Amino acid sequence: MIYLEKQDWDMVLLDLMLPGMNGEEILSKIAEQSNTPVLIISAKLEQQAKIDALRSGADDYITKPFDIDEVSARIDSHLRRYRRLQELPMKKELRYKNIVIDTEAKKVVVEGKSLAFTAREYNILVLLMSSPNKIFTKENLFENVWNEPFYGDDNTINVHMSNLRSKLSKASPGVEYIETIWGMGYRLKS
Amino acid sequence: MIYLEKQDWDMVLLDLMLPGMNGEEILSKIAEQSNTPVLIISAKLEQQAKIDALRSGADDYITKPFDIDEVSARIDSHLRRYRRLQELPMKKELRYKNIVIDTEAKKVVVEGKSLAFTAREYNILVLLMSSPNKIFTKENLFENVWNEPFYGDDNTINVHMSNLRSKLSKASPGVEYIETIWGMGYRLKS
DNA sequence: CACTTTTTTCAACGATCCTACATAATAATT
DNA sequence: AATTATTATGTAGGATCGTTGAAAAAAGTG
Repeated sequence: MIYLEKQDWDMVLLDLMLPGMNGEEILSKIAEQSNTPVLIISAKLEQQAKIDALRSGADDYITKPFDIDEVSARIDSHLRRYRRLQELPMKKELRYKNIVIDTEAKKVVVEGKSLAFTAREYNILVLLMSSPNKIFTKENLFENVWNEPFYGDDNTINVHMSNLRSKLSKASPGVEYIETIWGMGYRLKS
Repeated sequence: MIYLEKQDWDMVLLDLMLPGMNGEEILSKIAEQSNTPVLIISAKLEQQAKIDALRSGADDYITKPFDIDEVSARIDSHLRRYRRLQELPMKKELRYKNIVIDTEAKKVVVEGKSLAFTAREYNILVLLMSSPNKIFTKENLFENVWNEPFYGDDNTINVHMSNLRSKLSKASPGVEYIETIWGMGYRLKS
């Protein structure tokens, strides 16, 4: 345990049959205190030992006698998984013309300028930009943005579209973003 | 593959011996295109098949006949690892404006002064500071801090936000830390 | 069990946003 | 050109959401 605490390890290979130590205790300490993946190597063949170890924090359990290539492949597999998740806390970004939306930050930038939209407006814009070629009917829009069934037309959507256009064209005059397809719906102008 | 692409799965259990499909191809497609953990279940006992699968993206390889408890424990182990890494790719020290959090000691220092927060307040603050640009919806907050599903709004979160702000501004008057994004959520003020 | 601390609930108020309505504009139809 | 159908826009309640203080409930402590 002294060694384990001294630095951050990428992975721990733990032999449960080490003399003079309780492997199970070590395992649960590591599992509690760190994120380090732990692979157990053990001569214990009993299923229950395996299951207990996996349940108390082990990432894998390999029984002796083991195939060195398999162990190596398993180590690499865990490292791969570990690194991949560490590194990619994805950012999703939508782009269309000079509009950029960072969907994590829910931030809309038009021509370099950050624009403020209401929640409804924002959701409509995201929906349109998620399928730039699709024509969204009012029903589509309503059911996606409002999450409610659509009972025919009031002109709520029209108003939101109007406001969206107005804000967008204030930020970037002369550019048309949203196209009206008469009798059908709306889509981004291509 | 049709089913796989339709939504984000927490995990895929893949039987390599499915009739009419090439399991190896499916595996590498998943591995390339997503972060989903893949556990292989297979009747192939040859070491080389195991090693190949692990090397081409599988997270585990379980051979038939298998012990259902072991499989279950392995599934949980991988899910645990996956979730844990998803949630805390955390630095030991979080900084934002004049706030410094030592996440090991769970100590918050604002403008040199050590501040006392309750557990809830602390967790909320850490979450916000872990992604300073992200807007956290109430659902986000609830599911991360409470670890419970979110059934619509009571105003518990509002109250905690209010208390957080109040404590912070007592320690450092005039600075605004937490921004309300109307109809969307909260985030740190940039 | 009594006491403290923390969390949640409640209520009142203010800020912001949504949508119904009226009216205008535009496109399709005759 | 006139008529009808559809969409656009300005405006004003009313609805929703957020804030805050206080009180109730729950959790933690000795």
